[in-house]
Order: sequence, then structure tokens, then C-alpha cells
Amino acid sequence: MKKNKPKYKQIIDAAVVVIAENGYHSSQVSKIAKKAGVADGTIYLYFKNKEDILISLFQDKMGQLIERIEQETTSRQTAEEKLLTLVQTHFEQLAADHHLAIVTQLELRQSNKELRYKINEVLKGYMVVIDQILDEGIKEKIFRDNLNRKLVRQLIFGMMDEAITNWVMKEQRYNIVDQAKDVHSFIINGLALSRDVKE
Amino acid sequence: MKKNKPKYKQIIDAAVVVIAENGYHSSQVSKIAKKAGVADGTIYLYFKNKEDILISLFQDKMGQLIERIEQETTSRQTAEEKLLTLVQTHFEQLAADHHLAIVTQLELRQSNKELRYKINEVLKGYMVVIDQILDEGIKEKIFRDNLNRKLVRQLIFGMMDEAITNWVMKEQRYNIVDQAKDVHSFIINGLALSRDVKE
Amino acid sequence: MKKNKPKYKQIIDAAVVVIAENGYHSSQVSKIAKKAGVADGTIYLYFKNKEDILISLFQDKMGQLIERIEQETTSRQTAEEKLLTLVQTHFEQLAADHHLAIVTQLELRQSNKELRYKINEVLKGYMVVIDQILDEGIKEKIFRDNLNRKLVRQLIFGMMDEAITNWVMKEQRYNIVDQAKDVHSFIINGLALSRDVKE
Amino acid sequence: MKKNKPKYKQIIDAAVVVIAENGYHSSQVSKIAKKAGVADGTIYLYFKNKEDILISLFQDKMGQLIERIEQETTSRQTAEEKLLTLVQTHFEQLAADHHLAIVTQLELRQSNKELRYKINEVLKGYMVVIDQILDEGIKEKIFRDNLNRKLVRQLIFGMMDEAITNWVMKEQRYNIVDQAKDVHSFIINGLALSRDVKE
DNA sequence: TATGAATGAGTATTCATTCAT
DNA sequence: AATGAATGAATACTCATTCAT
Repeated sequence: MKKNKPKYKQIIDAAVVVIAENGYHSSQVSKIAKKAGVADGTIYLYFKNKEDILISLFQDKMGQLIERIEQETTSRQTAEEKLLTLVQTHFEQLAADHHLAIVTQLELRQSNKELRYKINEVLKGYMVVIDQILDEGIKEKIFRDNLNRKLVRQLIFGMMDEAITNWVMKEQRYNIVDQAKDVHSFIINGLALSRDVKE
Repeated sequence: MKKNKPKYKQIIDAAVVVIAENGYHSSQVSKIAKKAGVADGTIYLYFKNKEDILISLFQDKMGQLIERIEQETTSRQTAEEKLLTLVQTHFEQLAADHHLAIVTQLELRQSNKELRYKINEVLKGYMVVIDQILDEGIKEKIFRDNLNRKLVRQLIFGMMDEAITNWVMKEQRYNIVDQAKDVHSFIINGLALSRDVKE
Repeated sequence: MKKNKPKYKQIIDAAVVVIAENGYHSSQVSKIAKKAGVADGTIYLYFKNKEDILISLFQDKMGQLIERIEQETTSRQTAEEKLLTLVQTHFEQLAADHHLAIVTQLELRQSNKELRYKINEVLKGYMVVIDQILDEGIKEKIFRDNLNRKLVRQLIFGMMDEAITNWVMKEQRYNIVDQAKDVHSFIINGLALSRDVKE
Repeated sequence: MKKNKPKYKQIIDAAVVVIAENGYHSSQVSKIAKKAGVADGTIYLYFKNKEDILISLFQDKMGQLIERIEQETTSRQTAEEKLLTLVQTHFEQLAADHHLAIVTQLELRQSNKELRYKINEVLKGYMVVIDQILDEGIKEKIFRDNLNRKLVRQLIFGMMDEAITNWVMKEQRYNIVDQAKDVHSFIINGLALSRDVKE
């Protein structure tokens, strides 16, 4: 399995740093190869083409993020707690790797449309995690069930994504993790069983 | 004023169609010129360079969207109604121009980072509109005031943006306007004054 | 006759200034038109094309230079005096018009080969002037007659041309007219009847 | 060292032929690449840009000319002989390579001013060679020392340059080497110690 | 496995010139 | 005579990918 060979990881990690520091359009394969300490041609022994580096990078890093979120959330009791943990872990992980945050929120989005469809595939795994929490919340009767489920998980992801993107565009000058509580509160209230007066 | 000359609009409209149909990276200036029925060189009488077409396109179209939303919302009485009108108008406008939806949600994001910062400038106008509604809602005592205001408006925009992007990526196969009610409900509840039991 | 209309001269003079200040390759027709205070299209009522402006400029200015040299030299008695006057007048005239010096010595040489052939035509008039002085010198028995005549006049022109070009390239920081005496002395000696010991 | 790789020389030599045959402005990089038998992109492995090809060409060829002249002149005894050898070798070398003559005398001068300043740098090496001969001649008491030295070497170069340029513009229809003796005679007399009657 | 020299497709932009007014 | 908006041809350079060693 190529993914476990050391050069595979070297190249992925080099790509994150090179793209974060130079921007997507100034990150030539030769620059990534140099940073990774391998020859240009070697890249093509581990990746089909340049796009494949980016997809692999996203799968790899986002996969780790999702895995981490799963770990953290399962140890919580209620859906409400799980949701808070999800938002916090998501924010913490990206706050912990400035380069990765730039790459996922800004640079990778400059890739072509096809790549973005593949990125969306990776995000389906994230949607599953959100889905399970929504399920639990509904069973716990703290989340209502009268909203389009697929839509809701998109909205939740969209909120977090927008919050992080803004933080990256503001050059990470404030603490994004501090916003987790408000985002969580907004979501929890949004999903709460409607009071009599509402609707 | 160049912006009012007929060729200016011709070129912008041609750019929307060409980019939507061919994708950002296959939309050569010559292709846009041909579609607009002008010579390649004429483009440069109205726009500084290719990027300037895209910025102008976004300013023009997003400006119209914001303006339309402002018109529609001011005719509503309550903040809750205004917010529904905002989401609905946003969705309706993009649903009414399939090409534009593809361009704003997918293609324009492939532009370089600098262009994306300029796009963000345009969106500040949208943020102001959301802000005013939030203000009213708080005065009406239907929105709570214990959440980070700047964050909240980002979250609202992020929700709508994600919903529309998903709809475009699903090739606009369902009716996005149908989702406005749920998005609105989510937001309204999210912002509602917390019930005793919550928090 | 177009050459006597005021706009003809306006355009020529504008061209000299624009080319001297911006360089040959940054001297667009539109820039010359603007400096001359006419519309772009008006240029083409007085000149066949851009090249024609440059040829006319050279004919006009170099023609004046040659005419001036003829005037000055005819008032001198001997070939030796005439030659000194020729060199001095040539240097003085270009020293008096810094813009023109830059244009004739540096910028116009960047024109295409065809233009340079036409410029050579203009210089034939200069060669005639030199020729007459050589003739007189030979008759006066102060110039020898054992050198290729056509070659000699080229050599004399080449000396002056190189001296002025160097002065322009050194940004006209020294007084070129001061060099006239040495150039003259070199030529006069070079052409002098050989002494016994030589050859 | 790139300058010693075979492709470097291939490209330089191809450039000389292509420019001589097509003229400076019709010598596209792709044309030079084709003639050299390499891909367009390969050019840029050896040269920074198109201008760099031309500078390198001039440095390379003019460097060889100067070197050859140094070799030939050092084997001569007197300054007078050395000067004749210099003029003859200069003329012979360019007569031996018709393409190169066209390029150095006509085409390269159409380059922009910056390039021409760099060309002047190369020519300083030539000036040094002339200088040494002038030195010797003064020590031998056959050259006078009452003329501006920097000016004199410019004049000598200017004479040779003009003679060759004329020969190239006359399509090399006569034998330029035949003119060496007259040029030499002119210079030698010009520099000779003045006879009583002069000055 | 690894290398890195070589490849060659692809495109935004300028500016001399025209011509309807 | 004069205008100036419109035209459209023409080209250097980059960089992902290959393949002989």
C-alpha cells in the first residue's frame, strides 16, 4: 500500500506547506518535490497526477479530522454535548494547523470543478457523523424532526465552514475556538422543538 | 460612465453564459468576446483585464441581488418576515438564473485568492442587510442578543451559501426555493430567545 | 503640400519628444497624437503609417542639420576649416536638442531594417557634403588621393556618429562639442599627404 | 556550466541563422527552437528569456572575435602592424560568417535600449585591446599623445563599425577585407606625430 | 525505485490602422 | 478635415508529465 510508505506522507506534507505558503497557483509540482526532498518524477510514482496529490491531501487530512471528531463525540453522552464536541474539535483541529486551515478553506477551492466534486465525496463521511448525532437528538426529543434532514446537515456544515473561512481570511487574528459555543448554541436552538408561540 | 454603455452589459452577460457552460478555466477572453459579438480588443476598452471582467460581473450581479433583497424586505413588517423574504428572494433570484448560479457558486471560487478577497468586499453589503434585520429582531424581542453579532451574520450567509452550492452541485435537480422555509425556521429558532430549559 | 501645414510639424515635434522620453517601443501612435493635440485618426491624414512619421522626422531634422552644415561650411575658406566647421556644427546641433540626439542616435536605430535603409538614403545627402570638402582638400593638396573615396566619407561619418552615440549613452554628461577639435585633428592627419617615412 | 553544453551552442547558432534570414522581428522563439532541433521549452532551460538569447549570442560571438584579435595581434611586433592585424582580423572574421555579420551590424541594433547597453558592456573588452595597442604606439613614438584617449578608441571602433555596416547594407557585394588597408592607413596617419606644418 | 532533462500545448493582451459620423 | 471607438492579428513563456538512464 503506497499510502503507508514514507515518501507518500512526505509529499502530502510538503504539499500542505508549499500551497499554504505560496498559494495554489504558485505551487508547482517541482516546488512540492523540492520541499519533499524527492525528484519531480518521483511524485508520479506515488500519485497519478497533480490533482491526485490534492485529492489525497484532502482525503488524508479531512479523514483524520473526521476520525478525531468521531472519537471525541462517541465519548459524550447527549446529542447536545456531542454537537458541541463536534464543533469544538473541528475548530481546534484547524486552529492547530494553520497551514492546513489555509489550504482547506482558501487554496483548495481554487481547484477545478472536478476536484471539488471529489472533495464533496470526502465530506459525505462528515455528513454521516452529523447525521448520527441528529438521529440521537431526535430520539432524545431535544431535536425536532420537521426539517429536511439532508438540508439540516448541510446547513450545519455550512455554518462551521463559513466561520472558519472568515477566520482564515482575517488571517487567523482571533481565536476561532471561542466561537464554537455560539455556533453550537445557534444550532441547538435552531433544531430545538418549537415552542408554542413559534410557527 | 462605462458601466451604462450597452457593450459593458453585453460582455458581462456573455461572460456569465460562457463561464457557466464551459467552466472557468475554459473560458478564454476570445470566447467571451465572440459570444458578446465584439472583437477581442473591445473587451479591453471596458475592462482592465480578464480578472476585471469577473470582479465586475460579481459586483454587478450580486449588487442587483442585494438591491432586490433590500427592496423586498423593506416591504415586510416584522424581522421574522423580513428574514423569510431574504432567504426566499436569495434562492429565487439564483433559481431564476441557472447560469449565474453556477458561476457564483462554483466557477468564480476557482479564481485566485486576490479576486476572492475582492468578492468578499462585495459581500459586506449583504452583511449590512442581514445586520439591519438582526437589529430589528432584537428590538422586537424575538431575537436574542447573547450571540456574537458578526459571527451570526456569517453563519446565516454560510447556511444559505452551502444550501445553494449543494443544489448547484446536484445539478439543480430539486427546487431550492422549497428549502427556504426550513432554512428560515432553523435560523429563527436558532436566534430565538432561549427557553428556560435551554442553557 | 502637407509638409507645410501646421499639424504636420506639430506631429513631428510631438514624435521627437514622445520617443525621446518614452523610448521607441513605448511610443504608441496614440501617445504621439495626444502630445500633438490631435486625434489618433488625424495622424493618418498626414502620414501613411507609423513608419512614415519616423522617416519624415528623420528627413526633416537631418535635412535641417545638413542644410545648416552646408551654410556654415561654405563661408569657410579652406577644406581644413570647412571640415572643422562640419564636425563642430554637427556636434553643436545635436547638443542643442537633447531630445533629437536621443532619438537619432539610440531610438530610431531600433526601428526595423527597412526603415534603416530609408534613413541611409537621407544620409546620402550628408555624404555629398563631405565629398565636396574632400574634393577641395585634394585640390588644395592638403588631402591625399590614395584612399577609397566612398570609404573615407563613411569612415568620417562613422567617427562622428560613434562619438555622439557614446555621448548620448553616457547621458550627455560631458560636452560633446569639446571633442570636435580632436575628431577634426584625427581626420585631418588621417587624410594628410603621407610623409616620406610613412608607407 | 550551461554554456558548455551542446544544446546551448545549438540554440545560439540557430538564433544567428534564423535572425539573419528572417530579421529580428520575424524571429520567433519557436522558429529558433525548431532550427535548433529542440522544443520551445528547452530554450528556457538554457536562457532566461528571448533577450537573454540575444545577449548571450553577442557575448559569445563578439567574445570569440575579440579573443581571436588578441591572439593575432600579440604575434605582431609593432603597434602599426598590430593595428593592421586588428582591422584585418575584424573584417575577416565577419566576412567569414555572413549570417553573423548581418546579425551584429543590423538586426541586433533593433533590440531595445537596455539590450544595447549590455552590448556596450561587451564592447568594453574590445576597447581594452585597442587601448593596449595605442599605448604601445605611443611608447614607440609613432602615435601622438595629444588626443583624448577614450575618444580615439571610440573613433577607431566607429570607423570599422561603419565600414562593415555599409558593406552589409550593400549586401556584402564587395570585399570588405580589401578596405582594411585604407582604414588602417587612415588611422595610422590620423594618429601619427604631427608634422611641423600641422597644428 | 529514483532521477531530472526534455517536452509542447495553450492564451491574455497590445496597438497600428480603419471608417462611420 | 477631424474624430475616436472598434478591430483582430500575433507571440513569449510556464509547467504538468514523460522516459531514458
